[in-house]
Amino acid sequence: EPHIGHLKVYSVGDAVAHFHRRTGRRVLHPMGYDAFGLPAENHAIKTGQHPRVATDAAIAEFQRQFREWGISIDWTREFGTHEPRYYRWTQWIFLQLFKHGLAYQKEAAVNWDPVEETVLANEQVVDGRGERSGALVEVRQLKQWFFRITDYAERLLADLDTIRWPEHVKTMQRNWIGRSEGAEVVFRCEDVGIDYPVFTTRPDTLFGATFFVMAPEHPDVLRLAEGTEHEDDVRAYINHALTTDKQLRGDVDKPKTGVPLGHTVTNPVNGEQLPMYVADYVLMEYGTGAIMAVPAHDERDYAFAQAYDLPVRRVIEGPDDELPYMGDGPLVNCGPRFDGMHNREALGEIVRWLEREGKGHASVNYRLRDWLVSRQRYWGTPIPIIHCPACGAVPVPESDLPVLLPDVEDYKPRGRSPLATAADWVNVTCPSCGGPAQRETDTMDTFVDSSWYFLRYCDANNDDAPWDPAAIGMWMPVDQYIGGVEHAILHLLYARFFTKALVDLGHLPADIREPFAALFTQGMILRDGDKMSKSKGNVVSPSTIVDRYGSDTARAYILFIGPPDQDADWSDSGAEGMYRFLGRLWRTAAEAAEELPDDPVPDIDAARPDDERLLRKVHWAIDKVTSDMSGRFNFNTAIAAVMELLNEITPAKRGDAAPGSVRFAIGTAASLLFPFAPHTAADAYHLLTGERVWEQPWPVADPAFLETDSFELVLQVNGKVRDRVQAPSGASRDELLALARDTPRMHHYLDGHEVVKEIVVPGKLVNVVVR
RNA sequence: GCGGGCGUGGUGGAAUCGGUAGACACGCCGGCUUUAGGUGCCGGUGGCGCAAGCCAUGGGGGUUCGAGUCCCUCCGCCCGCACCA
Repeated sequence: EPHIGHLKVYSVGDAVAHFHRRTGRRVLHPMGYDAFGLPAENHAIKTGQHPRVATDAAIAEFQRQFREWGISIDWTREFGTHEPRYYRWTQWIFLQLFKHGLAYQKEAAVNWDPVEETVLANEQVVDGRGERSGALVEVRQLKQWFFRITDYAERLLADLDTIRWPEHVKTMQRNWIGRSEGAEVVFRCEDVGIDYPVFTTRPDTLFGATFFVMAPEHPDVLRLAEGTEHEDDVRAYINHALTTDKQLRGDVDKPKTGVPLGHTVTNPVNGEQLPMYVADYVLMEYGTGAIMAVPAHDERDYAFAQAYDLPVRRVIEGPDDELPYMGDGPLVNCGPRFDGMHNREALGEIVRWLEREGKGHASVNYRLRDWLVSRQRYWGTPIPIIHCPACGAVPVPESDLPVLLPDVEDYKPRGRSPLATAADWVNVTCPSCGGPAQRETDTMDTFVDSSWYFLRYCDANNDDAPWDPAAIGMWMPVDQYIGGVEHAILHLLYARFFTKALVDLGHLPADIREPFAALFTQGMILRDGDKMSKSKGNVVSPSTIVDRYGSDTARAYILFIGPPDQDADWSDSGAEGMYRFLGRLWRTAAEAAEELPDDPVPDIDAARPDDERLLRKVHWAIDKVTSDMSGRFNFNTAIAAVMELLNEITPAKRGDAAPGSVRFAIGTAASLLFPFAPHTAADAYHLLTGERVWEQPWPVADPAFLETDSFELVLQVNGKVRDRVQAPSGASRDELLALARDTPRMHHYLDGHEVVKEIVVPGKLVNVVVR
């Protein structure tokens, strides 16, 4: 069911869409449903009902409420990602990536729930425990499908500079990609004759390395220990490390543990033999899964050295004797060649020396890992691959797409995908050799579905291709993307990767680099300063609000409550204030339509004072709302401007203004309010003019009414406001000074004092500095 | 620990380029309409002070004729990442 966050995001989006339409742009404002995934699947496991039933019911409810809210969607382009006409092309994209080596299979550590006997998706692991069983999740090695997003790490990082996104989202993506510059350095184990490269950001500390550590998952660890006195210890340590839940193992404050491997490696810079260890503070996923340990200049290595009584050798001088020391300084204990050299300078020198000696090279490492896309789950897009004993992984021919999701009896995963039970579906002939073969039974991560839907919107009903490149060329990139910050990393990174990969493969126009030229992340609606949640019992649903106040009040209030990128507290009395305002606007329009003759609007030269004052306010409001909507999302101040305008239209304020002026003012107020409260505004406008406001161009402010022939001059003495006086707009500096010095109040403050300085800000103020 | 953001009346917020702090709204107070309540309409509302005036944008300091806005420093809150070598 839609929640209040949906109401907010579509209130923002619809305001933007309406505004741009009426300024003459063609606007594509689509709607779709990211329908595969866990909610419908869990419902199916519980009830035995096909997930399609729950999904369709949810979609129907969304559609009902979207129509009730009156958001201006192009419904001809609507789709759900679970429909074969859509996922056919998700599969097609998978095949393109597969063909070019961007989709591949490899053994990987995945989350295993020992109670449910099933693999879990990452999002089902909460605080290291299985979502439903509550059991500590283990790590298992299984063959999985990946997308090679790491190939795009550099471009995903660099192109962030080309898009208009909130800085904090860009920062989160930069941190997630995690680029580190350093060097790969080779440490050789002479006992077994194998070179072990390590990645380090600190090659300047190479001379301080006193031991060498490998991750428990490192494939060579057991082999190295075999036949040594440490074999049993190592085996036990690995078992323990692999069965400890990830959360616990990753705790920074956990004491360092590890066991020796019974071998040494050679430090390439000085030939020293460094003892080898296995320790769980080294991660297999980052770098090479092995590190050189420099306890004098790294906190973790230092803690490990302390725990196991290993030598600590300082190689960078610091202000005191304290270790570990992470700062900069001149090298010591590094031999005559480097001693005394500043460590930042030595860093490059040592890398160049390693390169000459063939013992290492400059290197860049990323935190980003390849995207694991296979899920042992039912409710997702089937992976279009056939496994043949003779030919290996064979792509399903494009002409056979879509690979339809088969019906099964039991939706619960039992260590393998529920699809594996659909024998008729699984067993096929190999498209390559014609021999017996089996379908891939994993489905795709739902983030795959949502990584290209914006492309499909451009050509949603194309049955022959995922899209016509001409349609993509016309609409892409998305001019304005709107969503929650919770998508800052996963979805927004995956979509960028897809777009770049599809351009590279020639399926998208070459000049497209990014999917979303501008991004807006809206803040949450809170209740009493808290997130709304069922457990707190403080949820306000859109349907409750809309039933009570109507959709215009709900939409306009959510936009009026504050800047839309900030979190905001829902207030019933605040919403009532918006309800009163909309009612006042409508009644004012209805009364004017009935009582005031439809006279022409007076010209600026012919306008009487009351007309002029009212018309100036109208054009001020047009100017204010237009600038608040142009490139900015200042809906709150835009709506406030319309409120100010309506306050000027009250009988007491408008005085003797002509009927034509009053009608024009009310009609303009309705026209300006239309993007935020479309039903009320359109009806008010129609009552008054007989026209459809959405067919009217956006109002344009008349400069003649924006310029004023006088202004309020602020008079300051020593920076404090002491008086105000009307001054002619074009007045010179001297004229303004003369005005400033001659008011009774200014005389009071100036007489008898020595004037030190006079500052004049034309059109604004005069500040007289006295002693 | 690293990175990002925020702090203004009783409340949500406004102040777009260093130039009138508090627009607009909620709430509250008073009045009119009403048998009454609600609705509607009108007026008031940062604090202190009889007033002149003074004080006020998390605290302290600085730059400037002038600081909510720029700089330094401290405090508090929120978000993201975190044994990433």
